[in-house]
Amino acid sequence: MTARFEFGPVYDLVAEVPKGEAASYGMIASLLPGVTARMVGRALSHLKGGTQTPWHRIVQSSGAIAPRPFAGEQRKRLKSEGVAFRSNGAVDWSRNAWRGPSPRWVKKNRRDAARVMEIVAEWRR
DNA sequence: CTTCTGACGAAAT
DNA sequence: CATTTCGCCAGAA
Repeated sequence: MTARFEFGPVYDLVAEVPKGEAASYGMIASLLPGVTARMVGRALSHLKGGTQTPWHRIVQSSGAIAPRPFAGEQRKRLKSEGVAFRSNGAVDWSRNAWRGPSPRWVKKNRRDAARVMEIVAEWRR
């Protein structure tokens, strides 16, 4: 069977980003071995309308909303959740950066809690 | 097989 | 800051 990249794990992790916070494609990828930011974007691009996955909470590493047809809808949703933006239109990371996955996710995926904390700490550098 | 294309990102300019 | 350049890599053509 072709070793195709699985979207499921990406969706599960994106679902961990709570309302009012935002994460970058790279942040999501950093927690999934073998997955790159580009792959995260690819996975989200395959989502169908009406999905429950909070795709709108994922933006570029700069905080900018990736330019695409529904960028306006994404900004609208983030604003309605209370996410603050900088004058240049990018998400203000100092105020709304994702704090990291829940203990539930760590356990369910059998990940080392300390390692996960290290990765999350890297985001703030 | 080769080429092109991204819901990317870091570094250079 | 904003833009460009280059590396990246799974799919599609």
